[in-house]
Amino acid sequence: MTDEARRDLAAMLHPLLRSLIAAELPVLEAHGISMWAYSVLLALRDSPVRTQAALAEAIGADKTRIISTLDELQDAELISRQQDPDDRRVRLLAITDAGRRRCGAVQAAIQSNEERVLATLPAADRRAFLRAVRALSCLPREEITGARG
Amino acid sequence: MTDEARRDLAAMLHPLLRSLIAAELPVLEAHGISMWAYSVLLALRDSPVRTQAALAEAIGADKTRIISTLDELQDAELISRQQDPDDRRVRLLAITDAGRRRCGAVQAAIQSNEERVLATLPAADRRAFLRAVRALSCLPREEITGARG
DNA sequence: TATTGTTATACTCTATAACTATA
DNA sequence: TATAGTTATAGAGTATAACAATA
Repeated sequence: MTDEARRDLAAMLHPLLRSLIAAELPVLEAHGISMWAYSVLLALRDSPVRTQAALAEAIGADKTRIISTLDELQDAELISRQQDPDDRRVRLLAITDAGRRRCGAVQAAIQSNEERVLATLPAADRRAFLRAVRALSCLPREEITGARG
Repeated sequence: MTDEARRDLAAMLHPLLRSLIAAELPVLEAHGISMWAYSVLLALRDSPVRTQAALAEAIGADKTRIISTLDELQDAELISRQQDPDDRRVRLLAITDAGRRRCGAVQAAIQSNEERVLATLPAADRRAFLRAVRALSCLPREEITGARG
């Protein structure tokens, strides 16, 4: 290998992610939503999904785990949730204007902090880092786990 | 800002780390140790610590959380754990030769898989990515959370 | 009978607080 | 009284399975 000896990638990413999450929590609390709720808003804003099951899969959660989150978001009128007339088993989900605003406000605050952290890197490394993270985070899980397929 | 609009860093790192951990689990199971045990072995190998409390802090765990792990590692003779004659409250911890071998075998397997994943990146991006991850993972948590201090 | 969403149950993890033995 | 290690308890989070409505 051309890279020098190194610690495990996962072992380095773990504390970094934990710190980034610790930075997010007060922001989320200030805006009155949970991490799961924020995750749901982002997913509904960026890539509309039809069913709750599809949404759960999109954010890597169990379908039973997001129900209370959806209840809260609906109560707060940050999402709409209507029975599909074409298939009355399905609840059609959509982010509302208020949800879009809330999501944007939270994201702006979170990204502002992340910019501050990323600013500690040299500009070229920062760009390459973000390129790499985007590329790696798009890989299907099986490609990372090396699952036979 | 000079970087184009982007998703949250944490939101991208989260599924990536989950997949990396999913890739580690079968390796750890094949070698008969848990994630916490591996974490302990790495810590004892790379930066010897004196007390259990210091070890716990080094790996970001609670001191009560690693005790069963230490019990298992000691039973498997992968670590030694002796009462300090100078302060009999303290248990002196050290990795054994067997522990070092086990740790090395696990790390080789994990890093081999990570190399395969990293190989999907252009060489220059890969190097910059690893530099950036090393730098960011070394930042003190307060610098990432922006805690007043 | 298969599927969507929901609820209920059990299980795992984690955090907190007590306890012991030393100092 | 303070500290290192341990154990016990309780709480949060998660997964599994059962359930109701609809297809």
